[in-house]
Amino acid sequence: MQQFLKDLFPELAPDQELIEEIERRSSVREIEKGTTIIDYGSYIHFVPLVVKGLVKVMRENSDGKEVLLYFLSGGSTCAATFSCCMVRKRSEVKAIAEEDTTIIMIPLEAADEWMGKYTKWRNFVMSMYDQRLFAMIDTVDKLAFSKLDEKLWDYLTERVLYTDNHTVEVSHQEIADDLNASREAISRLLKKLENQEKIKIHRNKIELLEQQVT
Amino acid sequence: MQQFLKDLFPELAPDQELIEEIERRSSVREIEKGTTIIDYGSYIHFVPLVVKGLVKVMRENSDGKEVLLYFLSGGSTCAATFSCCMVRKRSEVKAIAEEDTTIIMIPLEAADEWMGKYTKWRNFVMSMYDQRLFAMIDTVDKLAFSKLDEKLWDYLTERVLYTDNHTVEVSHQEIADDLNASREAISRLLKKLENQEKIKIHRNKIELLEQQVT
DNA sequence: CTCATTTAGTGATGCCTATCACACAGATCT
DNA sequence: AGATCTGTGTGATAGGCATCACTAAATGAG
Repeated sequence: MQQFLKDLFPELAPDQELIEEIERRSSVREIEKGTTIIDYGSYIHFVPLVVKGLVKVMRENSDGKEVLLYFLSGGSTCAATFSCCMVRKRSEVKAIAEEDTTIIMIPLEAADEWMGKYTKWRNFVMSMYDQRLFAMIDTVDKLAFSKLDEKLWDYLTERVLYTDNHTVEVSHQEIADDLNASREAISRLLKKLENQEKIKIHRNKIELLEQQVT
Repeated sequence: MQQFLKDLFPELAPDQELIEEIERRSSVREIEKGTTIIDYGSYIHFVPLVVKGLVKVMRENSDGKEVLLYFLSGGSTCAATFSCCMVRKRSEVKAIAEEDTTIIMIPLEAADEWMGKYTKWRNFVMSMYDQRLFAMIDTVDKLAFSKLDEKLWDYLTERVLYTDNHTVEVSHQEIADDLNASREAISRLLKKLENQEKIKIHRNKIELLEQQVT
């Protein structure tokens, strides 16, 4: 586990004492694709660091519709969750494993205590907030300016990064939900991408063609 | 100034030593409406706490278009700026005073030093990040689901909170820019709101009618 | 007071996408 | 093999908003 940590969270690595403390006090959890890791309204007793896989973080708005906020992949953690922990409030977001995922679970008390004790930890947490903030800015940017076809292509290329065979396993409906669009529109645009030979459509599965993955 | 601080930042108030330290090491700056407080690419040597007024924070995307991120009013600070300070990077955002504004400027070194020294300060900074993150989530939500008329109404009601005479001083073009819409569309929708007797349109000025400000 | 500049109002046109309404095909079950 | 789902393909329709092309007020500068 020390190697995990050092590879994925290089900011923490220099502080051997911290690394050992993390190892001593946290546990590793393997999560199967599709599992809900955190749900709305639940209390959270641990800070999750994503080691491997892909986690989708989203939020339900007042009308009950869900907005995709961002994806978390290896080497990152969810700032929104972190803040929930810190102020002991219920989660405002939902996190789902979109691929088989491994996380390190750090008990709340430890995460809290380390804030005062380890500068490296504090900076790590700050930089995670920072990264999420900028991920959100990107999301805003896309929503504000991109048309659906562009959003779709971005979505596919981002997701394919976290699979091994250039293939994203989703239905058109799921994509539509993530992009706040209608299934029909997604289907039609996918067909267009297929005609452009950028992707191959299979049932429940989109394959990005080689030359495009550069 | 101690009173300012205690009123606007109640989280900090209990720590008298911190309050005194802030007073000793920071300065107050009065900013005229329209002034650019922070610009893209500039280095920032102080953390600004907004005491009074309204500050618009935005970002330029790769195509040179600007996205409105959020407004800051009394009692808040800009997380994006804060993180710029902390890692000594150039600003990725631009901040403009939309009303006459007063800020407390805290030197970078002090803000940094206090992170280790004062729990209250640390929690304050964390909660500011948290608040900005959720402001961004709201922005995303509106972009994803609201139609232009709703966005416009939200925009007006939010902005009118920070003026005294139920009047927002903006041109249709400015609103259009902030909402990523066309001026014509904004003009037409404003006219509709005027017909519904929710607002009164003046040149460079929108007046929200009494009964609506509840 | 006039002319130039900003700011606003209005119609016409067209694109994008939501929505409705089905047809169809692969998967799964019985 | 037939019946039932679930995921897709397709056309028709309609609404929202961008864009273009002007006109018309309001303001400011000389």
